[in-house]
Amino acid sequence: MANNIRVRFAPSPTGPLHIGGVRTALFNYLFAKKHKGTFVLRIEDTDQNRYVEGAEEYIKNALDWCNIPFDEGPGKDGGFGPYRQSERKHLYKEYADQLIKTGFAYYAFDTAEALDAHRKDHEAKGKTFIYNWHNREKLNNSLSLTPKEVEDKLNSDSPFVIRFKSPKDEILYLTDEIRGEIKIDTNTLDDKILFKSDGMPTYHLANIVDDHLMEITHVIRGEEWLPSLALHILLYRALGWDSPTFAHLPLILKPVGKGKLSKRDGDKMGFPVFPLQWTDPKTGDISSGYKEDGYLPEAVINMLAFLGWNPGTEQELFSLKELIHEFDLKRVNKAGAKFDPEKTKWFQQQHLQKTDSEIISKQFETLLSEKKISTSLPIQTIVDSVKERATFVKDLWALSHFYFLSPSEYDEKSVKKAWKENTSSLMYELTKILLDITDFSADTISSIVKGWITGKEIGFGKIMMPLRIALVGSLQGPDLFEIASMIGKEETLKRIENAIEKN
RNA sequence: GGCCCGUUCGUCUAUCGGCUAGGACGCCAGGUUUUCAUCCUGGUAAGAGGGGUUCGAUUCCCCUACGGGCUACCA
Repeated sequence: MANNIRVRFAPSPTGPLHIGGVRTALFNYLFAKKHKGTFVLRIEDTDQNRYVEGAEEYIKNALDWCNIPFDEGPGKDGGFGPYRQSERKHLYKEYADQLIKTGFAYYAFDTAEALDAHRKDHEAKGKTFIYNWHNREKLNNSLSLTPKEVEDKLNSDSPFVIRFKSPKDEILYLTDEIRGEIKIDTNTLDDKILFKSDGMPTYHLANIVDDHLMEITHVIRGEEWLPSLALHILLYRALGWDSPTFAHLPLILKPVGKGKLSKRDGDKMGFPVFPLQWTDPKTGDISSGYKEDGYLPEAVINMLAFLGWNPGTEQELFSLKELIHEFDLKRVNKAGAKFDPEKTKWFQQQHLQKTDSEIISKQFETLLSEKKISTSLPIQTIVDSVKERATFVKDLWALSHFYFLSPSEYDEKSVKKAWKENTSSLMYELTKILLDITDFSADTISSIVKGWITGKEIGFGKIMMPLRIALVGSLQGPDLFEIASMIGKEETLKRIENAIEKN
């Protein structure tokens, strides 16, 4: 592929970026990096009514957290700025005017109410109202009015919009990188509004103008834009520009039921749909984020990459670097994919296991200090002993608390199962054995205690299980002798005595 | 309603006409761990339906059904 590949992610700052948006950003990023190209972030804020405070910041932070930063964008000019459409406002009118001049667009003065009435009227007759050559001559626009009338309207304060004049009787053959050829009859196309009465362009115009001016070579976006493709191609043609290559990504669907994944699904089923936590500036509602829930960005990225794409091999665990290397638009699926929170957890678990335990230890230390636990024990050794059982760093506490704290209570079921009539006296005997051990290493304790049990000719469970209860509080955890050695002789004996007392 | 896109195990998916339809998640069973989890091994389970084309269709074409998206002076 040629060099100078330029792609863009163009979200609207109307709220937090949801994982579908992150996936679109990711695929753009992967494609750009694969081809040594440029990943542009453009903020599409042409609708001032929907602007949400903090949304743009959120988008940038989310991309940063995911490790898919943009090369060009707001605050990072690469010579194609500004990157907020609100700051590019002055650019668009010129092109709208050009389209009017060349006859590809026209002024329209219809009120929303009038159009609504027409739609209702058509519907009542079982017909579909389309604002194109079928109807435009009968409507209130510069094609039906006399030049004088148009002039007067434009000079007065009455609001107007600019509409694209979609062609009659033409079959368009569009190409999508993922879907192949798409055939569209222009007679089904609407004369879309390009320029709004508030002086701002609509998405359609701004998008084409900016993609052209920013020299975007590949437009990779969600499938919800597929119906607009014909209009966009027509706009490029009318403006006399080459159009970029298009690729429409399949949608991410609800885990159960029908439709697109939404914030509500996450709330209902208890999983985040946003990369970062988000507090709604108006309502104060908090939506959970993958980061705050303890997910690693590597895991989230890996999971998202596999929603609609696969490498064609049986490898499923990928680093970002590997994803860049393997990514190919040709291997993106056509069909929408249901989101699976369970598999997301699996990705997280796998990536946590791959993470260096030094890094995990650091995070765990932070968690310990939050819990006001101070200890002289070697954290990394402890992390290594329980890491393989964890999915999240926060799981580490539940898996290792007994290293730091003596059991405050004993799991009832475990006690019932393992603490029998003569257990207390056996435990008492054990303390005497342990007391005599000078080298309190796991190996030594193990061989001495095992030897003692063998000599007594009783089952190992008779000793090991209650000992575990004494040291841990329940019947779980890593090797018992390792635990005993780690907490030391004094603490071990204390815990056994405690257990004898309480059971 | 109209237009567009799609359809392989419950879910994510592999298969570029030859298939005993492969992998992963989940679930189930067994093993390891004298505990629990991890881990290992095995099992469960799929080509929406109907027509073509072909020696042969999951794979190509058509129809139907179903799913999804769009249908705003929102993106």
